[in-house]
Amino acid sequence: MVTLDDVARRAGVSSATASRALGDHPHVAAATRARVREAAEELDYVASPEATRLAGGPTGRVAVLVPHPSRWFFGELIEGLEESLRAVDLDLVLFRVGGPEERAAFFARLPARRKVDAVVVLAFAVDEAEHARLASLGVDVVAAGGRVASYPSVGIDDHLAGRQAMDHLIHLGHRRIGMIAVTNDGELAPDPDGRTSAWRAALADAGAEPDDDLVVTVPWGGEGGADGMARLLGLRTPPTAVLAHDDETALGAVRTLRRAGLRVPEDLSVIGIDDHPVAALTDLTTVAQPVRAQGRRAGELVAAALRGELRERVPPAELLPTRLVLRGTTSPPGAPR
Amino acid sequence: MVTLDDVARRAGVSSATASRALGDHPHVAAATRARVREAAEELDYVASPEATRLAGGPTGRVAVLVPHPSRWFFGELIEGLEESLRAVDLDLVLFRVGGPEERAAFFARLPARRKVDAVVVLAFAVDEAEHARLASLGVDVVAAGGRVASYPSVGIDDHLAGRQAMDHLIHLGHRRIGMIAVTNDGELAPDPDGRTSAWRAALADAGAEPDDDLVVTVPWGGEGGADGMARLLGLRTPPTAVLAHDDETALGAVRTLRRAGLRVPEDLSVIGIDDHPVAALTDLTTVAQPVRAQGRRAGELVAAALRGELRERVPPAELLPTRLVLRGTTSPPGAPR
DNA sequence: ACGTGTACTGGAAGCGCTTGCGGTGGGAGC
DNA sequence: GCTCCCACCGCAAGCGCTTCCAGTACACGT
Repeated sequence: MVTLDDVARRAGVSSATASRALGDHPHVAAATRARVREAAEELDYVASPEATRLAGGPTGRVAVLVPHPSRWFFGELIEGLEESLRAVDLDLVLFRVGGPEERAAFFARLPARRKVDAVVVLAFAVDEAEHARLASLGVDVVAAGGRVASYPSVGIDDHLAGRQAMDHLIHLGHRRIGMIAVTNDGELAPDPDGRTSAWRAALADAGAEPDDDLVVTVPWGGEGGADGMARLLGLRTPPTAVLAHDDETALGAVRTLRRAGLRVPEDLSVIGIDDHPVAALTDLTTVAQPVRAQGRRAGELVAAALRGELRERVPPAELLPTRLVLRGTTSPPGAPR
Repeated sequence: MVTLDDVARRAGVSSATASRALGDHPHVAAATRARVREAAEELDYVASPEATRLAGGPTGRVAVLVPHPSRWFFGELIEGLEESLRAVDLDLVLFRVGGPEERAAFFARLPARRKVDAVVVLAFAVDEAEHARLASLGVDVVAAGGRVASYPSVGIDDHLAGRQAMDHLIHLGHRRIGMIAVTNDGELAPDPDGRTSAWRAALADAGAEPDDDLVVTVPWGGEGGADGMARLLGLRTPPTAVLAHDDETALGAVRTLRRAGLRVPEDLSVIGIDDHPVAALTDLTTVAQPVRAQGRRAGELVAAALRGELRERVPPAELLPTRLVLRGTTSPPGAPR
């Protein structure tokens, strides 16, 4: 195994100088730095992260807390994050904090303790106690995919996204619009009110009285969406259009409609949020959000935090733009069959 | 920060003894061991992983090489893997090796060097040169989601899965069956011939001449599937059923059919492989494979390898069972409309 | 020509843990 | 009762790096 001493020897300097040269410290002659760099290159040197860390350096690792790696949304986030972390030579260590038990286990044991320089929280709300535990790690924390007050974060404006979807439906002429909201592992989404409040506000602005019977809350996922739609169909006066919390939920809703013999969008319009790849395949109208970009940006925030640039104050949440994507699951109410 | 010395002092022994006591080494009196344990407990002691490793222990980390974290298949694999690695207290470090450049970059720089105890390769074929580079890491390697000869691996029998799908179509009475094969980043899937060879074998066994015009190869994904289907529809005699490499490809095929005004399954049957969650939402007939279990099992293999149990010989590839899932996109050919 | 900086560089002390080696004491064997 | 053994335990040497504290060598200013 090639060590720093090997590099130093080859460059004809002490290991102290070699360390400084490689670490971009000041007070190292440019020529020396170059020589050391070259030696390191030639020997294919890689610092031992353990030794570096033991001696007081950073670990070069960042922990990513993700509820459900297998879901598209998180996968995209992870992919973007890895991309920008890799660019600054940081390794991504994954920690699943899915169900309540796993989550509790993580915060109780803090397996990331003493192992990372920063933590990225993906799309879940951190409560008071958890916030304290995270703080006990003594590292920077960044949130992505959902706002968490008190941390630098990247996300979308959920209210605006919901509003874009609602305004589209309202513009088409719908006034009796249903909303399928979701819970995650029994918890509300990070921005619990965002999309639902958009539903309410849009209706109010259109002069329609928001009818709370039209809001159903289901567990996240296609089956939940299917269920939610069934509940809406069971109302005395079902809606003529439905805003689903996300595309997968929307797809579930569409399945229920089809099974009930109803046509989409002729009999009932459905719109989702996300622009999941299957939305394009199933011709689902939706509001697109740039998920991978959120991940990428979060990685950049981590890098900035590690450079100490975010030390002064928590910067305001960064909100990336969303946009309506018109496809085939929405049309004016009572459209000709 | 509480160190081993603190624990030792409190227990009234030397740090050497404390280390041995905590590490379950022999030659430590039971009473002493208990006293040290208690002291550690009281002080809420956690060994510094860096120091432990520096002093000769393992890193407690495993690298996972994944082409596309955002795709369902890989996400599931990662989720299962994380689960079983966490169980044995191993951390998962993610490395993306998506496109050709990223992949080349990874193998050229080997960012995982000196950082992990083992490497897990997710669903991609490792060529000769890459195999050599991986070997230069000097760590155990395990493959999941696709067989890579020369490494312990977990996966499914692609030929069998394809065969299950084909046999279903043939049993329904189809004889002119199309196949949509895929490439990944320009490369063939890990088991390039598995599913396609099943198509060929099944037809031959059914006494139907496999017509190579009926096999189209497209880039992975829904759009690829849509495209492939279009090509099949352009044949002088289109197939009456289609086997898609996977569910997402199948969904793309279905979209093309719908847009062409054809009904599924009345006019044309479609079957996929995977049992992706959207398959249930879109009523797609498919062959289910246990993806998360593959990830979990891969984690167990890693643990076994680290215990030195796989040192002797590479165990044969483990193949997990697949099963046909009947839904609404397949029916006998020329079924009554 | 001499003092005073300034810019680099080297020596050496750890960081917290594991482990080889040597030392100690009490029990078994005679 | 006296070896001899062996179970236990402590000492100290690292593991590979960072960084404080000096030390060296010039370049200036006067």
